[in-house]
Amino acid sequence: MSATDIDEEVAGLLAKADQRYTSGRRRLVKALIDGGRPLTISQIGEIDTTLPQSSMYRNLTILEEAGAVSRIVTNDEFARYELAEHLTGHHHHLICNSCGDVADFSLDEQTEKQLDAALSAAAASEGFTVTEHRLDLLGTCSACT
Amino acid sequence: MSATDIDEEVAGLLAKADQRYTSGRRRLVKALIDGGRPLTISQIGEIDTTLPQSSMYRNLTILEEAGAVSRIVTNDEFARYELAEHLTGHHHHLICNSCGDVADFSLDEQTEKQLDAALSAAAASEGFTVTEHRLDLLGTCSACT
DNA sequence: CAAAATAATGAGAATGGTTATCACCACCAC
DNA sequence: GTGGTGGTGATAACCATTCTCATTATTTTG
Repeated sequence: MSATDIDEEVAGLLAKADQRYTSGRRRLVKALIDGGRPLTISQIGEIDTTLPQSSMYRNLTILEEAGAVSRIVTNDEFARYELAEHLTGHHHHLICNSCGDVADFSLDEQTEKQLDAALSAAAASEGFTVTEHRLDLLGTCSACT
Repeated sequence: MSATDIDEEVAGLLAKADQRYTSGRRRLVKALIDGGRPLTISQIGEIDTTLPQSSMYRNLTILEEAGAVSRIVTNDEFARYELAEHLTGHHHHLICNSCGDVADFSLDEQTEKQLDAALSAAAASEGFTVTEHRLDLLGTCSACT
């Protein structure tokens, strides 16, 4: 999905949520596209130095409620934000224990499908209804090796 | 692993870390065993009402550093604590979007093995060294259905 | 068995990421 | 343009967690 497509998609999601797609929100989305991985508030602030912190927090929450962004909590003290999966495709996270940074990766479709089947079965036997799964790998990223 | 075995194991881990296995720490471990799932500070406080909050935080940190407990962050604002995997066995989490509570579940060994292979391969191609994986299912628990 | 040394405790203060507040500004409708 | 509604951003407030420190418990030493 191209940056333009994402922009349009986000515009639609915000419209559906009765929210405007203001210039601040556009810059926020652009920063998330440019980052290409889950970013902390301060990382977003480094990419676009004109965004005030309080507006970042407020607008990320609004974008999340509109379904355009998802909030990710790992182990360190900062939350991270990335574009929602239906804009970027289903993927998982590589979490570096050394620098804390998070990168995306995907499994091939077959593995993903098998996994989904096994998960639904396991969850069903506990009376749990699955809406989503989340898979993270912890270890050391290439930059920290 | 029985409660007594766990207790002994924890005792050994604390000894190795030059820490005492005091009565407060024993009660903390007992509460985690009794809970049988990842617990927030306030849930632990409900199970054992004699534990002061500041001591819970301090001792859970010490138990975590000793490798007896692991700290889990989901989506809500509270961290959760459970016994480390080598005391309870490898498992995953069912996270309820409605009540926030977390339960444990396991995959059969074969699925787990296949998954591990697929994950290592995917991570290696990104230059990432995996030490651990984490798999959570989000949805609705039986109590909230 | 003291008595000194060392570690643990727990109540309260401090920290810091995040959220709420509010005066001001921007944009759309009529 | 004028009124109204929604957005902005600096700042204050919030609250889970961490830190502090005087007190208490435990271990070590003489």
